[in-house]
Amino acid sequence: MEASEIYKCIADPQRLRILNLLDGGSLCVCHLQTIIDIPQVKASKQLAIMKQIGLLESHRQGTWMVYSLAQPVHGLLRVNLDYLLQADCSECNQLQRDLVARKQLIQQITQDSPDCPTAVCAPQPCC
Amino acid sequence: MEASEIYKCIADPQRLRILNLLDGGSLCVCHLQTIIDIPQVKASKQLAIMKQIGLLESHRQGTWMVYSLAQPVHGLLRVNLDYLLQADCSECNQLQRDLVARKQLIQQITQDSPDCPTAVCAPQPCC
DNA sequence: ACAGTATATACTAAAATAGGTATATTATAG
DNA sequence: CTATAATATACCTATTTTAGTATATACTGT
Repeated sequence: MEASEIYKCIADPQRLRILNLLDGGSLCVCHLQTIIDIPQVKASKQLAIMKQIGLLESHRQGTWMVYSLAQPVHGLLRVNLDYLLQADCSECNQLQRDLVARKQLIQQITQDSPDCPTAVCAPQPCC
Repeated sequence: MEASEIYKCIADPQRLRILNLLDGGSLCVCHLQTIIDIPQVKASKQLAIMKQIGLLESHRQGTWMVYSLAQPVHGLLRVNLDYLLQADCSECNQLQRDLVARKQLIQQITQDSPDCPTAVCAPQPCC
């Protein structure tokens, strides 16, 4: 995986937000759509781009596709996610807000649908 | 300066090489051309892009334009240059080779033209 | 087999980026 | 004032990236 490929990914604010969200644990496409507020087709395409270069992995869970960061997380991505989360800039603040939104969404899912598949929000079991 | 602007800069291998070279000290356009082996117009354009968003500064020294990293170096850039220099990937190795080439070029200039302006290769005085 | 949900892909139009040639600008040397 | 060197800009073309609509696929429940 070339450094420039990774940079091209995180140079797009939406892709960066996705990577940051998945760094908090796996999510399915619909969760990402909800939190980032993008149309389904766009989420799906961005995910495909990052999966293609090997940053993401996915597995099917019923009708859902659960995406996660490919392990181990590439050092260059690790360094940047860590930096941005502790930095103070408009894009950085967005990443922090996204993690809060992620937490809330997971809580909500846990309450509303106690029957939803276990692996969806691993490693933080949500339902 | 937005994070995504910085990422767009370093997502281009040539721009990344320029930033890395300038991190070693100021250089004029012709030096960058020589080391990276790109046409003048391209070097000039890449530099203009990075100057525009505030990553670079420049000052004139006779007919030469001397470029340097804007100080203080943006934390996000700092983190990435540091990471790439100690990492092992094809692009990272190129950055290391560039620094060697830079050193050699500066030595050569020092020998060949002892009358060339002092500030050109600051902070490592070359001539 | 059928309907519904979640996701992916194909296709197309629009926008942004890159690359090259020619020309302009700025400064120096004579 | 002229010629030359270094650099910047304008302009055009080619390529890549983005965005949207429509359609296809995969799975589930009935």
